[in-house]
Amino acid sequence: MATIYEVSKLAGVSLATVSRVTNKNAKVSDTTRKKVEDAMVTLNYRPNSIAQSLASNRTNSIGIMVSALNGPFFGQMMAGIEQELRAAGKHVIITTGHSNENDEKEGIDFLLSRNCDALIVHIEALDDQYLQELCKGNTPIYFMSRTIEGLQSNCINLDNEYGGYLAAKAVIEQGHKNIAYISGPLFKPDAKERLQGYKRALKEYNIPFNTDLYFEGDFKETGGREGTQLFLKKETPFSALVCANDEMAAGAMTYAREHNISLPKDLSIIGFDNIIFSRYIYPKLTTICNPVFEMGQMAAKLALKNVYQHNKLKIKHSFKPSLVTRDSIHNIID
Amino acid sequence: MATIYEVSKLAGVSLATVSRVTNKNAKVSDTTRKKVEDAMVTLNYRPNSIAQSLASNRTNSIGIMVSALNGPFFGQMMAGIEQELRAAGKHVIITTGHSNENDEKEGIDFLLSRNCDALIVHIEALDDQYLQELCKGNTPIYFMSRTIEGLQSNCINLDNEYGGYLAAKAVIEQGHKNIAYISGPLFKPDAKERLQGYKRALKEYNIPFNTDLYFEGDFKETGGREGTQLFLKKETPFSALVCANDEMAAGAMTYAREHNISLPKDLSIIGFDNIIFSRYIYPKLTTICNPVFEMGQMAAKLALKNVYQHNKLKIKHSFKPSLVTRDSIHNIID
DNA sequence: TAGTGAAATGAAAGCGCTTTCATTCTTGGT
DNA sequence: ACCAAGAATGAAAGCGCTTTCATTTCACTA
Repeated sequence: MATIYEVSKLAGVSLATVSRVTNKNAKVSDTTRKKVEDAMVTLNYRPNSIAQSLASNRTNSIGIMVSALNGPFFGQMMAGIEQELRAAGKHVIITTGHSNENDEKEGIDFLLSRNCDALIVHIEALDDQYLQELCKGNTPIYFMSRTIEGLQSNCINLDNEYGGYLAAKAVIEQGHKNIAYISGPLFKPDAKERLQGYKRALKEYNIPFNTDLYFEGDFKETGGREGTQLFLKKETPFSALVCANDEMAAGAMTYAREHNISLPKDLSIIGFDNIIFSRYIYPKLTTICNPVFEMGQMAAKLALKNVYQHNKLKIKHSFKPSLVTRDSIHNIID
Repeated sequence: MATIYEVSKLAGVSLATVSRVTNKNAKVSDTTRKKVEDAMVTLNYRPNSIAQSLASNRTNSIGIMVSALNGPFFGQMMAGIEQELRAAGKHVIITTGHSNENDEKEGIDFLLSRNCDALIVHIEALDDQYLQELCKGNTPIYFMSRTIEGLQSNCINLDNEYGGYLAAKAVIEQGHKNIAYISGPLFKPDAKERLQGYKRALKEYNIPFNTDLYFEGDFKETGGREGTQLFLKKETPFSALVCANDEMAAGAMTYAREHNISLPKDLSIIGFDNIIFSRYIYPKLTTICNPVFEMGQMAAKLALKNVYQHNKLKIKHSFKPSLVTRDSIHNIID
């Protein structure tokens, strides 16, 4: 691999000049620029980015942490982030946090140890205090789907409360009054907020919140199955089920169908997130759109703006969910 | 951030000694090791990995390229790769190739420009010749789901032909004779091989391959829909549909159901890949298991073994698919 | 044609580490 | 108590680049 030194020798100029032409950040006369570029071509020169990083104290890479790499939700998020960063020539380094404190801590350390210029993370287990402490370090950290006291400008999030509200409203307005709810793990802010919104809608329509029809699931298929099983065992009747995400809704549907409940006639189900697969499920799942791809893009833009001075970028910190009506809610008004 | 120099001063030893204790690759007496470790702790020293990379000519990072980050298939693959590499302390840099030549080329260049120690890629568009050329470079490149002439030892792949064979056999053995097939894009080796296996099974059972019941899809939901639509328009009757992946199977199911075809009674469908969602689909999809997570792990191991001398690792280059029986195939042997 | 300020270029000091090679310390055998 | 051989340590030269600051060149003006 040719080095900058060889280029400078061949072009008959100094290292500094070669560096100037590769970085386009200082004036170089047209004639010398030409000489240098020619030398680069004949030597097939590629700057060594590691050396550049060391000298300039900038790695042009951004670390990403998500809970898991499989799973449709994070896939969309990463896709949004990657698309934007790649277009800006920034490398993306990934790590997983597995929704637990220890892995999240280690994952962040791991990214930091690689001298990322910034981090974009989806943290589920670590608490605000730890994150606030973390942000006192030199590497800027941006948070997906989270609001942290005092760090709002580093956060990109969905209005989950409103989403929960929308979901509840969607079933209520189809005439449902006996509604079950399967939540995500309440230590996750997303889950907590969705539940709050759900409760707000109930209150607004004067429907009591029935703890018999509440279950805290795991945001996975299993949670949907378990919750449905539990509800079915109890005698409390219910005609609708609000699930805090689509995967649990899918699990609930599968379980219900296995127990001869006809969908959506006997049980209306609504999900949350609008993951790709929600429209393949039968009946096609009515759900709340979580624009996670766009949020990923936005987080990337936030980083680009703050870290690399892409000043023209407009940042939006909060996204609104919306209802996606499909076939899984049955209208029971008279 | 403390540097190695400060540590060496505080510990009263030379830079070289500090380096030795961080790298554990040369003898250091217990007493000096202790001194150095203490100094590291009091200074909260973390080696600068960029400087390490420059000096040692090793970045401890591996570049990954997949076609897309969303999508269940690649999610599993990345998860397998990441898990293994992370455990070995290697960073994972990701890029997408979008199944087209240009993006794939640029993606690889992008990874190479970051001085990755190795690449693990899932290439769909670039041809063997280009890849052979690429492998003459200094960075080892490993290929997922692909066999390249002369580079077999760099490839980890699934026996797709056998998978296609299995899929066909699964429907044939339930009594189906009129079978439709929706393929993936034939420029993708996976798609081509699956089709070959399918044809082999037909021949084995003396069932003619009917081009009226063949469609080349896009490996996405759309392809499944379009293929089904096409078949339904023609008069050729068929009782079973083999899809070259699960997403197309899901699309086919959705379309069929929209047109009042009762599943699986009127139409048996089998998919391929066994993506997470295949069991949520209704009827639960019978499919061919593609152990892509394990293959991802294996690709990572291959890299670890060859690049970082993890010599104990056992490498398996070819994986066998297997049938996952669920509910989407109807037995019509009276 | 000399003088001026701005533009272009070069010299050299790092960036924080690894690694080779030379030097100094330890041992243990006698 | 002495020496050789091996173990532990240190000095210093890079790794390939950026960037500051000094110097040279240039285009004008007077």
